[in-house]
Parts: sequence; C-alpha cells; structure tokens
Amino acid sequence: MKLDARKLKILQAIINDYIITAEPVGSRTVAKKYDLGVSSATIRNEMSDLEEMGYLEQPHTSAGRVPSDKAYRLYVDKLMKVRRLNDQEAEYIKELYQNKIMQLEQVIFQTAKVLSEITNYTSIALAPQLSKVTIRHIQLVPVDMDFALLVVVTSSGILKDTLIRIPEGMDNEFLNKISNILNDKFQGKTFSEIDLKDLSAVREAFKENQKFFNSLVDVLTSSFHVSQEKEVFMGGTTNIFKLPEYQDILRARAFLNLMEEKDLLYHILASSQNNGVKVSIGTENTHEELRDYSIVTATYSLGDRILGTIGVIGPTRMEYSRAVSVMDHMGKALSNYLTKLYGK
Amino acid sequence: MKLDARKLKILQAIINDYIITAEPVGSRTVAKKYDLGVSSATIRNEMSDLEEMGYLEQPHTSAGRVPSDKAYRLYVDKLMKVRRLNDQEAEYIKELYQNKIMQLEQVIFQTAKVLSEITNYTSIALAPQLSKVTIRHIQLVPVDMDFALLVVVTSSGILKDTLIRIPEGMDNEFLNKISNILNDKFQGKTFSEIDLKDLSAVREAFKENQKFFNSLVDVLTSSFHVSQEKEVFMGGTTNIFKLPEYQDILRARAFLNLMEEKDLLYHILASSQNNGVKVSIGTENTHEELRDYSIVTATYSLGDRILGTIGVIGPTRMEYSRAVSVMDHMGKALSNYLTKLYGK
DNA sequence: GTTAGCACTCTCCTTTATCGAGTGCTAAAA
DNA sequence: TTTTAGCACTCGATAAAGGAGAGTGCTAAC
Repeated sequence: MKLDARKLKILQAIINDYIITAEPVGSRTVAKKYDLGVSSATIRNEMSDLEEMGYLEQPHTSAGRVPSDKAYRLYVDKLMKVRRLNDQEAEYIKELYQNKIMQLEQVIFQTAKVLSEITNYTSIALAPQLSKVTIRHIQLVPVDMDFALLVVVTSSGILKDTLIRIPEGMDNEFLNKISNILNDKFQGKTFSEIDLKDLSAVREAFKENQKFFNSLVDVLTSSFHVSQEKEVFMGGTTNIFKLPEYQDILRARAFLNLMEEKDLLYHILASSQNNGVKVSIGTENTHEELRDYSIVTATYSLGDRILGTIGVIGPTRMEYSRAVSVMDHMGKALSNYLTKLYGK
Repeated sequence: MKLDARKLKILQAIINDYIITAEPVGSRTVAKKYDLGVSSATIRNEMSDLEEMGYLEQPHTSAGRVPSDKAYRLYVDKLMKVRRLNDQEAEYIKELYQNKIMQLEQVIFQTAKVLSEITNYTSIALAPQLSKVTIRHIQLVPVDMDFALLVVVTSSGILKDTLIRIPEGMDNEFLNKISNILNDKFQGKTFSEIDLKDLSAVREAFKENQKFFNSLVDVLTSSFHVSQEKEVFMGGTTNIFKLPEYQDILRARAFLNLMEEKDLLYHILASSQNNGVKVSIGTENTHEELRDYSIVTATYSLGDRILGTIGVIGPTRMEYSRAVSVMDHMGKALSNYLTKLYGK
C-alpha cells in the first residue's frame, strides 16, 4: 500500500487535530473541519488503511483514531511546517540574555524557566559537565584569617569555587605556594583525571598540614566532581496540569515521579550530544519509563565545544513545530550568550 | 461547659485517629479502638458537646467528626507527647552534616531534602537573607586575562561571588586598588545600604574604566541583592501524593500551584523569626491561601544571630508530634553545623 | 449519668438504562 | 474502479435508580 498524497493530507489533518484537542479524531471530524473534498466514508476507508500501515491507532472500536509514534515521526521529519517564533517570544528570550551577569548555573536555571514558560511544557536542562572540561587555573585566595576560597577556572570559562577552612597561622605565601603546586599538577587535566595516586608528591609539600591537604583534595574530587556533575535543572513541572491527559491523578503522579528521577533525566540529556535539535518520540526513547513521552532537546555550546543540553518533555501529542523552533532558537541564543560572555 | 478529663481523652482519641486515617471519626470507632470504659452513646453525647465547644466539626450529618483548627491548637499546646527521633532518623541527620564541605546554599538545599524525606511532607527552607548581613570583606581576584572574581565575605561567614569581565590591560595592582576602595566604602554595610549616590567618589577612581565600574556596581546591587534574596528551597513537593486527601486532582494541583508561589513562601518563612519551633495551623495562617494547611517552622542561626528559617508544610491533619520534633532537631543541627563551619 | 434501641440521614458504590460518536460493511452511484 | 449513502453494531461516557452502611440524635429504660 502506498502513502499517497491524500493519505498524507488525511494523516496530517488527524495529527493536527489530535495535537490540539487530545481527543481521538473521527472520520466525520476530518471531513468537516479539513476541506479535502471527499466524504467521511472515503476518509474512513483511508483511515483504515493508515491504521493497517501503522500510522494510526484506535483506543477502542467505537472511538476515533489517534496518531501512532510512527505518525509523529513522519510528521516531524516531513509534514510539519517549522514555525518561527513570534515577536513576543523572541523578545522574551532576548531579554533573558541581555545585560545580565549571572553565574553559569543561574543562566542554565533561568533558561530552563523561560523555556517552560514559552513552551508550556516541562523543561529540563543540563549544566555543563565538568568531566569534559579541563582545569585552566587553580587559585587559593585568602579571604579571612580562617578561610580561603578555592577557585578553579576551567577551559570553558566555567568557574567553580568553594570556601575552605585553612589551618591557623597559614600565611599568604604558603597559600600561593600551594596554588602553584596545584597548578603544576592539574593544569590541563579534567576533574575526573585527578588521581589520588598522583598526589603523594604534592602531599609532601604540605608538611605538617596534612589535614588541610586532605580537605583540599576532598573538595577537588568530591565537591567539584560528583554532586555538581549530575545537576539537572527543571522548569514548569506543574505545566502538565494544563494538559487534559494529565487530569488523571495517576498519570500526573507518574509524570512528577519521573521528574524526580534526576539520574534518569541526566542520562537522557547527556546522551544527546549531536549538535542541534533532536526529537525523541514515545517508544523511540531507549528508557522504558519514557515511552509515553516525547522529548525535544538542543545542545548548547561555548565556541565550538558542546557544553550541555536543554530540552522540553511532554506527551507524544506535542506541539512539535512549536517545540522544535523554540529549542532551536534557545539553544543558539544560549550558546551565543555564553560565547560572548566566557569565550576568549 | 467544661473541658473535663473525659472530653479531653475523647478529643485526643479523635485527633489521633483522624491524623492516622484521614477519615471522619465516629463514636463507635472511639469506643472500640480507644478503651475509655464507656459506651458509644456516651461518647456520642460528649462529641456533641465538643462540637458545640468548637473542637469538632461534621462534614455532613451522617458522617463522623473531624478535629477543628482549635482542636489541633489544643493538641499541639497541651495534648501531644513530643516524640523523640528514632535512631535511624537521628543518624540520617547526623550524616548529612558530617565531613562535608558545601556551599552554604547547598547546605540549605540538602537540609530541605532530608527534611522532606524524614517527615514525608513538603519542606521549604529560606537561605540566609543577605539584607541582614553586613559586608566584611570585598576582594577582586584575577583569574585570567579577561576575568576577575568578585568575592564578598559577609559578617555571617556567608560568601558570595561572581565572575566579572575586566577591561583589557587592567593589571593586578589596579584590581587591588579597587578592592581597597570598595572595602573602605562598604565594609560594615549591608547590601541594601549600598547607595548609588554614595558612589560618585568611587566612580572617579576608575578613571577611564567607567564601563567596568558600571558592571561592578551592577553585580553588587542586583546580582547579590534581588535574585538571591528570595530564594526558597524546597524538597519533596510530590510527597503530598502519598496523602489520601490529595488524591483529588484539584487539591493536588492547588497545592503544587501554591508551592510555585515563591514570594508567598518567602514571606511565610521570613515572618517567623522567633527563635525555635513555631506551628501555624490552618486558619491561624495570615495568608488566605494557606488556610487549609499547617506549617511547622524552625529557625537556624549562626552563633546567636538568626539566619533563616526551615519548615514543613502539610494538611492540618499533620503528624505534629513528629513534625515538631524533627524541626526542632533539624534547626539545632543545622545551626550547629553552620556555627562550627563558618563561626569564628 | 449511662446505655440500648431505633428511626432517620446522607454519602458511596453498584447496577441499569440511555445516548451518541464512530466504525465497518454493503450496495448503489459516479 | 472509486466514491458515497445508508445502516447495523460497538462501546465508552453519563445519568438515574437502588441499595448498603456508617453515623447521628433522640427516647426511654437502667
């Protein structure tokens, strides 16, 4: 059976309608609302064909039909017209990145927030992954008699710092000396390459301050490494309540529980590392838990290095044209902003 | 009418039962489950009295009775036995604050998380309020040819920093000079006291680097001031789904929407500044939106200065004894931790 | 003052009936 | 051969009706 022009038109009509209404679409609806010049009976026959071909599904015998994941895939790849952002949306995004000096994590957080506001879906965003980034500069800065700030600047301009207690009577000179040692040892390495075995030489330089040495290493390996790494930012988690299919408490709950699975979300975002926008529809997702959802992601970068991923998640009945255009725009805007601010 | 010993016993039984089951409690239930040595008819009479006195309410004629806010207040003040934490809970809290060097905000975030895990309610926590805190030390630290780190240490040991772009060719000496000027001008002041009018003298010192001056001031006033100020951390937002009264989608939604009102939550937390644990029950809350919820808060401090507030929010049918003991314990543990780490 | 007994109320759950949207099939029309 | 009108049939959704059960308040006896 061939997917001729009329079948395509009908399919498109059904997808459009279902995306808007969330109700199974019947042949009469298509005949009336979309002017195809044929009767509902003809459309009925075509729909039957489309179902046989795997593009449509029937929730039950006496209901209309619903697009399958395969149909959405076709829609995304071939049928949909990519929508441009309207002025208001573009303006909103522009404003976000204008004139503001933010900590990198704040930027990502705000991006997620705006993303969810514009799309009305739930947004997820991955902060830059430290494991991919090398250490450019380490500096211990005294702030106080008791505390110093351990500052690490990375190759991508990302900065990480932690307050750290210093032993009594330790002077600036010693701090500088340590900074130099750390730089010698770690410059150009990634955080994950900081190897405990490597450190015996460094340890000696600390002489009687072994405790200080330990806490320094602790901070460098654990604090910078694990906890920050899997940070997933989210926005608009409760947006799903606006959608009719989540008026069911069990579904809503399932979704919200999913959103608490930070590890899972992290893997989803981390796995899409191809430059640009990517759409994963329902069963296309490798993760079992996601087979009822679609995810649209985009990467963001600093210069030509991909730093992380942002995305929106929603029902497979997603406004793909809208989502794709917003993600595309946003990914680029964020990259621009970062490059302008942190690039050299 | 007097609230005699038997009435109290009956009231206590009803409250206990309702807290556990979330079902209106009938006279027969009280007679059977709680051994009071009288028949259900007697209890029925007493319950009628208790309703007249305002301690009980009836959802409808043929239902059992439900404690009123007044009853909960009595319960919290007089009736409940304050429960001690069990070993597992105490251990969990202890572990949280052990051996970890965290950014202050991370500490608060983790505290909120643990709080929600232990209580099974939604937790909210207020980060230390910068407006209350004075500036101890400002330092511009060069990290790079293009960037410096603006570090501000506050009187409470809290540290704030932001990466800031520096003009080309600006050397360390000049940065130090600026740091000194900023210190001269702002040491001992709060962030809200940073007055733009004051700055004309400082501005001159920057000579041709007016743009740099502007961004510095921008960061000091806006970035440190507004955005961080109202930061409310939350944990376990979806815990309410475990409670039977939130199986109703409208209620669940109302609650989640409430949790998105960061400003409101901020005010609630900021308003409870009396040292120690505070319980607000239903209509006792000044905010209209909260009249169906109860909130248990505790303050945390550094030394003897109150820094912020943590709390849990749930239905008025809350396990107060549990919540109060956890909040009490947690507030103190957090204060201890902070004092040990940042106090001098 | 306490309690057994009982009529009465009201929600909740189940059953039954009805409605209507939508389908698939057939046979006639184009 | 394709399209269409007509029609019987299916099945979910909604409403109405009918208990069942929990709980109350009142009365009268203990």
